[in-house]
Amino acid sequence: MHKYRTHTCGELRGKDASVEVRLSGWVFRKRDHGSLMFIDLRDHYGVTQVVIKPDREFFDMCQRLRFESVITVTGIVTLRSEDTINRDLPTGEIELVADQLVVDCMAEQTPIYLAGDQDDVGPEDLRLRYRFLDLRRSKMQANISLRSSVISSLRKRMLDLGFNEIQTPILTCSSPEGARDYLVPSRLHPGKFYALPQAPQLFKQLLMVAGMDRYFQIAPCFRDEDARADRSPGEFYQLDIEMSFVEQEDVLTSVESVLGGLFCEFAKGRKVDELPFKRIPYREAMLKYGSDKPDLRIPIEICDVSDLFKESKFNAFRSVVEKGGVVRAIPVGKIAEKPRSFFDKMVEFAQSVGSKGLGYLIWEDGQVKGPIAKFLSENDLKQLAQRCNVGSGDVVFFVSDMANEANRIAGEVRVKLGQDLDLIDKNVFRFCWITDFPMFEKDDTGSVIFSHNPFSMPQGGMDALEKQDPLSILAYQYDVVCNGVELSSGAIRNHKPEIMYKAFEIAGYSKSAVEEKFAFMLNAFKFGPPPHGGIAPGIDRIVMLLANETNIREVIAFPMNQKAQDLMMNAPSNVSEKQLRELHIKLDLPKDKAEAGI
RNA sequence: GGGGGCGUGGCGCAAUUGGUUAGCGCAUCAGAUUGUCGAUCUGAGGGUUGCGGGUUCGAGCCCCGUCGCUCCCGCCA
Repeated sequence: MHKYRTHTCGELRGKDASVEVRLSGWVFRKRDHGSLMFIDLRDHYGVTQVVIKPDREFFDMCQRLRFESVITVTGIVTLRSEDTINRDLPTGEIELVADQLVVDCMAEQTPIYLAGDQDDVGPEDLRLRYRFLDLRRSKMQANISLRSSVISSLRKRMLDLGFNEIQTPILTCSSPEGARDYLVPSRLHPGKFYALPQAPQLFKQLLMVAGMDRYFQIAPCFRDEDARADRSPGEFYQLDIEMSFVEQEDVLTSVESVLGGLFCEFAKGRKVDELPFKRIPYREAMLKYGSDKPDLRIPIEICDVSDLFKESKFNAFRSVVEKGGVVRAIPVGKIAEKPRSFFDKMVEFAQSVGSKGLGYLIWEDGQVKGPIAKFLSENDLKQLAQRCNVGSGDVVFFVSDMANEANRIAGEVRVKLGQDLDLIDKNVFRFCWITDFPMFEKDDTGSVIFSHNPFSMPQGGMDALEKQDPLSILAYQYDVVCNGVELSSGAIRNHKPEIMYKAFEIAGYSKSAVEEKFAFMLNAFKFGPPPHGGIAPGIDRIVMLLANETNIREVIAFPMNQKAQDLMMNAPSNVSEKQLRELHIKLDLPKDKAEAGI
């Protein structure tokens, strides 16, 4: 017999009864009855109950066995009597009656408690410091396994579509635009630095120039930017994709088939939107949902009612409209009977996210009530009801501000209503594409800048850049969104140098500045680049959605904390004087950061 | 860089809002217990309330500073 297990802790069933087996695993739980003891033995695959009878010489020793110790038990698989079957356990029909028991490794008391409720976890820094223990929890085992399966499925789906998986460099050069780079000093070239790629963007475009036609990679990306609950600091993985000779619709169709198929595969009973996913132009999304990553599970659509207030007696809104602002209406069905406190709370919420106020009207018993009702004529109310498609029992909330602010606030109120009224179906994955992002926008000082990706192809090409108002030009740029989570951004790339120069000129860059900054790209584009485009869905976020987690660290085996520290490995850390000398690096830290102990 | 929240035995929490010796559950240790399944019962040990200062007769609680964690804004082409 093998020294360790012959079976896993999750596989024995009634049909295995009276077979001699050997199981290895961790002491998960222990129930000591003095002259009879039960040990729940756990491994990656499950839990099996081990019975220790009083006549065994290792009985006393088992009483001293600590949780999370590793043991190997040999014995006969035994059917449990009808009244002792555990229906909650896949192996609950049987138990292993121990004949031999070897303690492979006794564990000390663990700093985090694993035998309790799986949702009752300790503080996150402690979990991260002892991640190897935290990962033993069944939920984490499931999440990390799910991640493995998702990556494997994505890889298969991409290969089936004829994409080539190609590795691109990890040590590359610093890129002038975008996020902060992580720099790596070069020993052979003192004073020079590599940078870790923020994304393989340039390489994948160069692969298209190289004629590789369809590329993908499960690509690590490195950005020295601050974290969020759904954004891991430092590093993350994306399904990096680029395709040649495509129009926008070709990319959308390919990617939605991969994502749609993937989500169906791992949906576990949840519904997934059918293909094709809804396409929503950016401007429409900002109006209807107040966001470029709308959660379409919330059945509320914002509408514009600025014109109806332009003539009204409600000065607060009318004056905003006269100054060029807007009024947005947020209609919600069948909540007229909510108590006053509900409406007060919504007003308070709107103010907390920066609104001056939140108006509302309640259609009830043939009347229209609410704080702003008295300012509106019979005709105003009739038109509002028609525009918002509301009737008796319904409520409409109003936000008024300059367009961008009003959109944002209305969007936040929409989401808050969805949450508080429990309108979000947790058992559905609702996708959409946001398309037609604006190419340019104005910054705070009024200058025209790129609003998203400077390397996207402007819709209308050179003609649009030369003749249109820059702010009206759209880009072939798209995001895919699921349940309010932005999974990915992509674009048809600008592969024509002359259009690049022109686009950068509009954003305030001289020709020489563009040449200096993007020489490598312009150089490659001199030699016949194919038209191409791509996208890069975030793997961590996909797994997060499928695992029904709201924190991205729950689907990463060894994540860093919000301050980009690895609490377990203690990274980043000081390095030795010798290492620095070899690299010709001298530290010059500000006083408050200058700790001794290199 | 800015804002909010949190910090009390190994872990999770409490302390009637400034008042006796800082409690409870889990874990740990000892004892009891032959069908449990997050076993149960009895008992014991374990605390500089993150750190420093201040106010007060008296501070876990109030004030100032500082450190740590977390969420958000900025940032993430």
